[in-house]
Amino acid sequence: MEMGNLVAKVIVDVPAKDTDRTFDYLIPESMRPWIEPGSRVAVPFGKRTVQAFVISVVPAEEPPKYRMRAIQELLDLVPPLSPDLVELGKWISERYACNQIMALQVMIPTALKGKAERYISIAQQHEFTDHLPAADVLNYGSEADTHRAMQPDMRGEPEWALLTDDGMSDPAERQIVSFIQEKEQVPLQQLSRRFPEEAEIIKSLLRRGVLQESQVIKDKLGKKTMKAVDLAIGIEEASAALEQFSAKAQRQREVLAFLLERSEFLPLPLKEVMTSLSVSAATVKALEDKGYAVLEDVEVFRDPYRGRNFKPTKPLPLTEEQQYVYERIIRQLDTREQGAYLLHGVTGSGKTEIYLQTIQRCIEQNRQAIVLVPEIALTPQMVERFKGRFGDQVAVMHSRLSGGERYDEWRKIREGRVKVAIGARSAVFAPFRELGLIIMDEEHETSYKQEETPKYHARDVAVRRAHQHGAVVILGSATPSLESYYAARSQSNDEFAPLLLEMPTRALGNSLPEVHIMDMREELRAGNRSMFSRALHNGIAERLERKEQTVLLLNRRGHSTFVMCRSCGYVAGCPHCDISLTYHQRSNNLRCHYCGYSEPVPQVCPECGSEHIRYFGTGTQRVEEELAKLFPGIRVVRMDVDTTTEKNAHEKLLKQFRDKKADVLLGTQMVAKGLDFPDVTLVGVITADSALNLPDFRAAEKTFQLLTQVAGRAGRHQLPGEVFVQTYTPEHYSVIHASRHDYGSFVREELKHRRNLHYPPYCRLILVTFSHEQLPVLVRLAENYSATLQGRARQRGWFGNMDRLTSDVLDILGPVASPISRIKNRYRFQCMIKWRGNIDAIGLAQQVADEMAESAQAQKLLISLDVDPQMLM
DNA sequence: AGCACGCCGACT
DNA sequence: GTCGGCGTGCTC
Repeated sequence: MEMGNLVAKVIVDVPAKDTDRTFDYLIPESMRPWIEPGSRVAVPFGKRTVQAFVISVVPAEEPPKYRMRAIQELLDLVPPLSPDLVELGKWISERYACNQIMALQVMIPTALKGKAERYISIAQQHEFTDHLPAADVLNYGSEADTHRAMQPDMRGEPEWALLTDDGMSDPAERQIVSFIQEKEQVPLQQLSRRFPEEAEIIKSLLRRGVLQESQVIKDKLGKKTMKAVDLAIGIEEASAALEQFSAKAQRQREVLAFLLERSEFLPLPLKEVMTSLSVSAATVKALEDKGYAVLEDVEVFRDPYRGRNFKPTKPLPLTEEQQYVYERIIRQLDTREQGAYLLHGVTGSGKTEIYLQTIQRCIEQNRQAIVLVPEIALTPQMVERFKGRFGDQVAVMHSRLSGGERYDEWRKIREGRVKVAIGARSAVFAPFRELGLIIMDEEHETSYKQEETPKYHARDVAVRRAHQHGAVVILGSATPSLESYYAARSQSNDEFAPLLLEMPTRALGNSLPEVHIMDMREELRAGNRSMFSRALHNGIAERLERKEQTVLLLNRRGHSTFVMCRSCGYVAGCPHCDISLTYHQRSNNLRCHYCGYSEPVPQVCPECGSEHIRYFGTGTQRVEEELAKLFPGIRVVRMDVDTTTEKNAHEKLLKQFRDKKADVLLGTQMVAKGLDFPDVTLVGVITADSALNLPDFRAAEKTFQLLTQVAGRAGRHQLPGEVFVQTYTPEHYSVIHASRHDYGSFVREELKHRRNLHYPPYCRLILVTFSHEQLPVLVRLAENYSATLQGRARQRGWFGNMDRLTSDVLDILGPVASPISRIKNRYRFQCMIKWRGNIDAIGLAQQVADEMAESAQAQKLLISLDVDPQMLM
């Protein structure tokens, strides 16, 4: 027996609970120098070949406890993950209750998410005798045992060796074999397309060992695709087939009928078919095997990012305030020890210049920096500032990059060709080796929390990563989240608590704009039924006269367009989800953005037959119409989901406004962030309080943040600015404090509420969502979970009452129906866990969920945890 | 997630 | 009987 074998512990790319652990594989001699933690490899797993990540490399146990297979292939010469990212993945999986593979996968570009491709070739005799077993399995036991265990069909003399070409009786067999012989190796898909009727024969040839299958992991590069289903035969043919369909395959029949019904929309997304009919992918595949349907990859989306020239900029002289902050941060940077700062600076206080100069220092230390910005603020303006200062040392990770472009940017980082990465949430995983600085701009933004698994918060990941590297974190905001602010102020014994740095004045010395609150109830009483208060109306008129610019914000949550009948009030809803359908202009149809269901726009109301069907969207269109009526000739740039879906639309519209080709910029939330136009002297918020009535404990905070941000858009340069905020609740503290630019008072008042109602930052939350096809079963199981968890918590001595002043508390509320009570024909209930103290609440919540999923009665129950949820709706 | 195995209901 | 759909279990 050979000594000193090495074994790789890997996490395989199979996102299931059973496989969420390491599996051991032998490292072939030739790969030894290359395999390290973070390597991406292809391994045989059961009957398949799957992608896997190496977690660690250890000496083989002697004697071995079980049969072990070998790594098949090394997929990258440079590991896509570093050891610290592997460790970070483990942390994320525990912190956010997800599979390890999900946590690892989210760190690398999707271009590297390899899938096995299956090839068929002629079996070579010598491969049976030496190649296969030797490469695949290290023989701990007897050779015969291994053969039997590994290749049950290939043991002994291969049958085909007894056959000559002439010995093959079936002409189809000969045809297939010679087809493959010509090309040496044929993708399985291609083969079955060439011989659609001969699936059985191919299977038989494989079984008899004449043909052999190999699987190779192929990266998907470039294009983003999705699986779609199409009819493989003509419509008449399909209709005929439907008539005489085997009664046994009821599900497949349904799928075929569905495809016919929607033949004008073919190919249909596989997901849509699956959810619409509640069938599995296997059913569709069976239909494909029978030759009625085909599954194909359809390109979804592509958007090239073009290189541009950037004006070089030099460091600006710092104000005294900035200088203090700058020095404080670089002192920490120079210690090369982990540190965190909450930089609270009013809009226009010059936070970006602090970022730029601290990055400069970081680069001089030969370390790298990550800059995180909210996706919506990742505008050309922002990129330009960093590219201007650091040139081609900057990589940009933009959501609109195509897969290939994103991959290129990512490679620049991994290969050390750039020093700075700027991007949204996922840029926190930029694979730098020596991180010195992580900056998170607008740290209060909810988009830093990923809503899909893994549901991580980039802020917490950033702090954790900085800790690994001895790096500094800067959290910057004019309106810090209450969580961050509270942590900084209380300077609790939390070692990661940030230090508060304040910049209360604007860098250019101009004052913050004056904010006027307009009580819209009073307007109504005075007979003004327009959507503009008299003061805002006058303000716009003045700006037009003075050739200055105006920004108008329509604060409406939920930026989707739905269809409603004006006669009876019918709203087009998804038949599988408890939600209204969204109108899509491009395809002129209605879609459900939860399950992908789509249908054509109805011409008449399906309920009452009326023709008064109307689209209701963000309402910006109505504001635009009203403006045109009130100010003939006014030039308006409208920015909302309807006008920004096209490529680079964002950029074009903003350029139009900056070049003063428009008087008014009208839009939703997206106009509030980070924009900086010198001639904007008026900002109007048309409905300030539409978010206040939402059932979300952060409603006041969000309103305050939005109003403060948008007010900061006015008068940033020489010209003084003015802000009009229209509201129906002028007495609300979030409106009042925002109008006075008084963050401190707002926070004091808001913290009081949070403390009384037991909400963060005075506790932490875990949202547990249950889903099941049957409502009564769901309710019973959810109640069972709630009771079990509360019981376990008590056993551990964690109090169940938040009012108790003890530190270790876990309280579980609910279950109640989720705000969206049904998605994809599954009912949804949820529980809210509130907890605080030095307890493993996440671990326990996860453990109870796992136990329930295992119990037989809970078979089809799905439980999902959202740790520190942002969206409670 | 796949992919095999095995049970059980509709058909020649 | 047997074909094939659909539940159950396993993957170093």
